[in-house]
Amino acid sequence: MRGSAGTARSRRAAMLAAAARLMREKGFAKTTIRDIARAVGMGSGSPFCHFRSKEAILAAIAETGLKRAVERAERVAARYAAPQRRLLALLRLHVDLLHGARSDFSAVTLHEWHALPAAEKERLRVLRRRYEAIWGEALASLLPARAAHHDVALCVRLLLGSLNWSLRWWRADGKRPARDLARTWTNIFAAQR
Amino acid sequence: MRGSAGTARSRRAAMLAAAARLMREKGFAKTTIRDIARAVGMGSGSPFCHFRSKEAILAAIAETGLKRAVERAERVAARYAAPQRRLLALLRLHVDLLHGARSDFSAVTLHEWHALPAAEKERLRVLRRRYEAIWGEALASLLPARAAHHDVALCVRLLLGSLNWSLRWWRADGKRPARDLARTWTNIFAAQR
DNA sequence: CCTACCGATCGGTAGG
DNA sequence: CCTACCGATCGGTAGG
Repeated sequence: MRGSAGTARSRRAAMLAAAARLMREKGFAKTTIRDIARAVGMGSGSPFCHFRSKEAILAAIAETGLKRAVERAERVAARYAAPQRRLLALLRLHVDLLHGARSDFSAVTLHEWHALPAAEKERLRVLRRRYEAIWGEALASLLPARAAHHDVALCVRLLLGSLNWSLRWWRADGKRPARDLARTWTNIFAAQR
Repeated sequence: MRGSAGTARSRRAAMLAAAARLMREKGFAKTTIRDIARAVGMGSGSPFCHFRSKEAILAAIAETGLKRAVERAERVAARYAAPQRRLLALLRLHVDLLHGARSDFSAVTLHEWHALPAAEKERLRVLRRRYEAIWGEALASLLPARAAHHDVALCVRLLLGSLNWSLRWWRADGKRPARDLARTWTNIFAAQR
């Protein structure tokens, strides 16, 4: 993994993967260009051959993370028609995006969103809205029966937020599978019937 | 507000208030000692007359924020005996701690917890646990009827997390009172009966 | 893609 | 509590 091994595209992908892992661990601010360069065996200035700036690396991570999330959510929505089943599948998907096998991109996207330049946030907002809209449709058909005529978008944000915040305290120590997060919500929702 | 006006204690308090406001806006990492000094009309090195380090300032904010939160939560628990009422009051309290009139200390405590030195986290953990325990007691009497035998501590963290994450997206633009956050939860819980 | 370097910033210190 | 300063770090650039 030394020097200029691989194509430009594969080098770029390796940098993004390393950056996502580092930013997830230490946060965007405390991850340095030198950290990322070292992780892929580059000199300290070489990352700028692939990206204009440190923020551009984060933006690339966010774009990839969001596209994957939307794609998977759409697949879930297409597969499960029953509201209860669809919501459960979305819950599991979101937990997987946060804590699953290759969750670095989506975790960084959520956790470091504030560090994106305003122009990037604006550009990516359509993907965010799409993801939340899928959740809104799933929740809308369930909510009227319980919390009547209440803002669905607000409920979506509260629900997603409860999972997102787990990035702060969840320990993947193996003692407890992350899936318990989705199951707890499922039980709460199921108990309402 | 220039020079050495006021007692040492009041100067310290002014520094903490300014630091909490700045750290809430820009985060711990992007708030500099010089920012804080300027906000209270000091020279760039003078904050170290009152605090050993930048991290010590955050620790002082967190301690104050946590003590206030625990105190208020205990008062709520003592006042409301009925589970439903108690939970509603706790929800309103937490929303107030996040978005209310003097919420800088508690918001920074929650948002920048990860930036605390490990020793400070350990020292303050007892206060955190106390706050969560109050929530646990309030939820425990409500949960068995709906999501039977499920980890109460996990539910507490999900519930608090849903509100905590609102630090990321809530806009105090006046169009919508923060109290809606508590009310939405109340409606969801109320609709379960 | 590397090496060497620049300019700026920052936490913290010293000496008064 | 101020002024002046240190040492380290960091994003980014130049020249090859």
